Parts: sequence; structure tokens; C-alpha cells
Amino acid sequence: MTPTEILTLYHLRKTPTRLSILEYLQISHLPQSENEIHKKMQDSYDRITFYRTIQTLMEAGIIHRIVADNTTVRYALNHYNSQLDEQNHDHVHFYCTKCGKVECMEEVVVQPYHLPDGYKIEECNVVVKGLCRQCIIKDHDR
Amino acid sequence: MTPTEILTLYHLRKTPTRLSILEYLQISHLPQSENEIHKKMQDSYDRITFYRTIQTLMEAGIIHRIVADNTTVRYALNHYNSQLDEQNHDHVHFYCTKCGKVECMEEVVVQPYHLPDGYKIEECNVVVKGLCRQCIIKDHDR
DNA sequence: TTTGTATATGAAACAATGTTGCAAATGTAA
DNA sequence: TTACATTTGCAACATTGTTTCATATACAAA
Repeated sequence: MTPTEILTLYHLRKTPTRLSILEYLQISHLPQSENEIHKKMQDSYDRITFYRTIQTLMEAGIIHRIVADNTTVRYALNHYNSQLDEQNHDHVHFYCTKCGKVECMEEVVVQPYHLPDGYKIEECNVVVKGLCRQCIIKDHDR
Repeated sequence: MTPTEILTLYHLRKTPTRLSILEYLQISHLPQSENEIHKKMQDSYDRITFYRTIQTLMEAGIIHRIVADNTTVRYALNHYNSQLDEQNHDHVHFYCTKCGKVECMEEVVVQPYHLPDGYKIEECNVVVKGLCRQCIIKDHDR
């Protein structure tokens, strides 16, 4: 689905900032930070617009925010289960403590948690921290 | 264990800022934000010292940081299993999306996750978001 | 194609949080 | 009491989050 098609589907206006962010997230293998998105968009970038665009896309359920750390925030497209036409972002996120890379582990599903009576669970975020393949290899070389 | 005893145990100097933060976290039922700690410490508070004290206490394993959200960071004392004298902060954190409260759910243990070969897991953070008892009750009243 | 209008943008202005370098202050061991 | 390694607090700055409001724009309807 193209960025234009996505915005049409969600009844959102096709503004340049929205289209640019969606385009960039689509071609990105990994979740991207504001800074990384900024670099790609160059001059056409305005922080306030970025901020509001992110809000809009998140509220619509088009993207999700990954908070890996108190200083590490990334954004990624939601993936859809085409059969159910339903959102499927109940996956685990991986954060490499050495290189700072963040990954959506689409195949690793979040376990259900039970809280004491009286709590209502809406969502569950899981961030697994450790070393990625590349960083383990670099470690061995030393 | 008193703050003084904790710092002695970890071979850290007993400075006023460290003692104040530990004292406050000990009497706090819930994890506290920098802002909340700041209010308690009043004039004797310096942001840079706070920042570095938090680093020191976290590195020592005395406290842990809970990142519930990109704008919600709290700190809490680690709890110890007195029998094993070992750290036990592999618990789930709850974040109320209505009142912003954060809780350590000591009794809800983090499920083990398996990542593809090549990843080395060091730590796993779980934040369950939803409504707390009080906010559910308030919701019903409306 | 033009136009009206609800929506989105971007400037200004500010709050909160994270971070480093460095000189002065201080905790603690001798 | 002293010596010194450690810690503090100031200055200075970077990043991120947020609101208000006038202007610009997307797009539906004429």
C-alpha cells in the first residue's frame, strides 16, 4: 500500500509531511528516530509539524512509537494481518545496548499478563535489551 | 535497611543528595519522577547532581528507572530477596493512562522471551498500560 | 475550474530532561 | 587533622515535548 493509499484509507489529508514520513518509514528496515527522519526530509522539515504528524499517524493506528529507553524513541509502521485486516503490533521490541539499534521482532509475540482484580489492561509494551548479532561479533574480535 | 546502611553496603559515600533520594524513595509507595523528588528536596536540589546521583544509584543496582512512556520516567528502589541476597527487579510495571500513576507489580514476573539465534538478552522491560482501580471507579461515576 | 472552509502548517515561545567540562567543596581513610 | 580522591554545582548547551495563533493548504462542493 502506498502512503497515499494509506492516508486515503484512514480519511486523512495527503499532506507533504505525512507522505514523506510514511515513505521513509516504508523503505526503512528498522524503526527510525525523529533525528533520522529529520535528516531525510532536510529543509522541508519542521519540528512542530513533525510532532503533530506523529500524533495524527499514531492516533490513526498507522504507526507506533517505540520507547526503548528514556533517551531512545523510534517510530515504525504498523504491520497488518491482511486476513483479519486488523492491527498487529503486539510484538516485542529489541534494543541493542551497544549500537543503539531498535528492531521490531514481529515474530516474537507479547505474552499476556494478569494483573490483580480491578486493573483494566489496554496495552502491553515489551522491550528486550541486549546485544545484536553484529555487536556480539565485534565483541569477539577484540 | 537505612539509606546509610545501603550506601555503606555498596561502598558509596554518604552524601546528602544520595541520602535524601534514598530516604524519599523508601517512604514512597509508588515510583517517583524527578519532579516529585525535586519538590521534596526543595532548595537542596541541584539538577545535575540529581542526574549524576541517579546514574550512580542505578549503576550500583540500588534503584531502577521505569520508562513508562516517552514523557514518563520514574525511579524506584530495587527490592531484594533476602534469602538469595540477589536483585529481583524482573517485575512488570503498570502505567495508568488516565492518572499517569506508575506501579511496580512485584508479584507479576516478566515472562522469558526467546529471540532468534545470535541475539544475547541482558534485560527485559515490560510496561502494562491501562486503567488503575481508582480511575475505573471514577469512570463508572460519570 | 474555482471557491469556501475545515484542517494543517509554521513561527514564536516556553518547559522538561539529558549531558559535559571544570573549579570548588566534601567525605573518608590514614 | 590532614590529604586526596570523589562529588558537587555552575555554566553552557542539546534534545524533545507542547501550546497559541495567524497563515496556508487540501479537498469537497458549486
